[in-house]
Amino acid sequence: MDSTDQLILRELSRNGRMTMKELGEKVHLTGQATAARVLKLEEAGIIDGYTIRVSKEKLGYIVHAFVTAIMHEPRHQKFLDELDRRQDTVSRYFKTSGEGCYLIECHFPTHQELDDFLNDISEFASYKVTIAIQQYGQ
Amino acid sequence: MDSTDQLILRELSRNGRMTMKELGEKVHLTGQATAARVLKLEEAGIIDGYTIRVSKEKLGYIVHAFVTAIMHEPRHQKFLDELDRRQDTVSRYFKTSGEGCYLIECHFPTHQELDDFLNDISEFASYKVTIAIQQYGQ
DNA sequence: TCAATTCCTTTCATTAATCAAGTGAAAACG
DNA sequence: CGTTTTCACTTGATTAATGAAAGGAATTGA
Repeated sequence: MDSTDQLILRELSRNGRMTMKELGEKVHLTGQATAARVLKLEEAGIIDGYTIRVSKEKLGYIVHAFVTAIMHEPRHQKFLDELDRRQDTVSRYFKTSGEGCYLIECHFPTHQELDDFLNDISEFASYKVTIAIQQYGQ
Repeated sequence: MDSTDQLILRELSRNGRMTMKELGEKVHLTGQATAARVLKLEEAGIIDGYTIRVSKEKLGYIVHAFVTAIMHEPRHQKFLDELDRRQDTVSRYFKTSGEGCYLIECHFPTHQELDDFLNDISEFASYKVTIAIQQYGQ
């Protein structure tokens, strides 16, 4: 991990579909040398994969919420199954220490759907909801 | 946005560097037809860009924290500047309604660095810290 | 019924990725 | 100190993907 590798990570973060030739020009290497470095970063697990940023807003999911769940019971599996079943709304979730047991990042088309979600999980957990009004970074 | 477009989004989320030919095979179209659909999704802003997943852990940032900031004063600019200055640790932050004013997702090499960060922001805000122990999804 | 439009395929030229050598500099070792 | 190994890179040849153009089928609307 030298400064060239850091630059590669920064450029690929900005455009992960850049050609190796183009990326090579940015870091002053040939496409072949650049591809070799990228392969190493992949093999080291530093580059964990390539994705797209999907605009949830453009897809009509305009409610962006973070739900902190505080579990009622020690058995969490049915709760986690519910989260996995809702892949359309639940984009990521974390087991946490601190306030709650889980922090769930989710997107909904309307507040009604958020309400439905909260009703569903209230079987397993109490919750606190934080609504994201504006996102910065990334 | 038909089912083919949805499949395209799913496949590109899994591998954003897939060739159009390969993606076309997944969605039963030629590479050219697939590329045309992808271009439309880009122009509609649904595909907001291409990125890499960078493993913060592999880079030595093993502490993953969500910091809820409750501002002392109405002027937030100096606080936001501080967050922007810390691009190495602050990956995203949100203006929120709910518990706090801002929710900050950040990564640190050690708890010491987290402590330094908290000391820095305590000038502007009180805070609550939630540590992510395990991530699911994405 | 007849354009106009959309969405796709096919074909071909262009461009990029990949593979195989080959070079040079630094590191490892007798 | 000299030799060899290793590493990161470049160059050149081959293979694959992309982009542009042309054309065909299905859909829409006057």
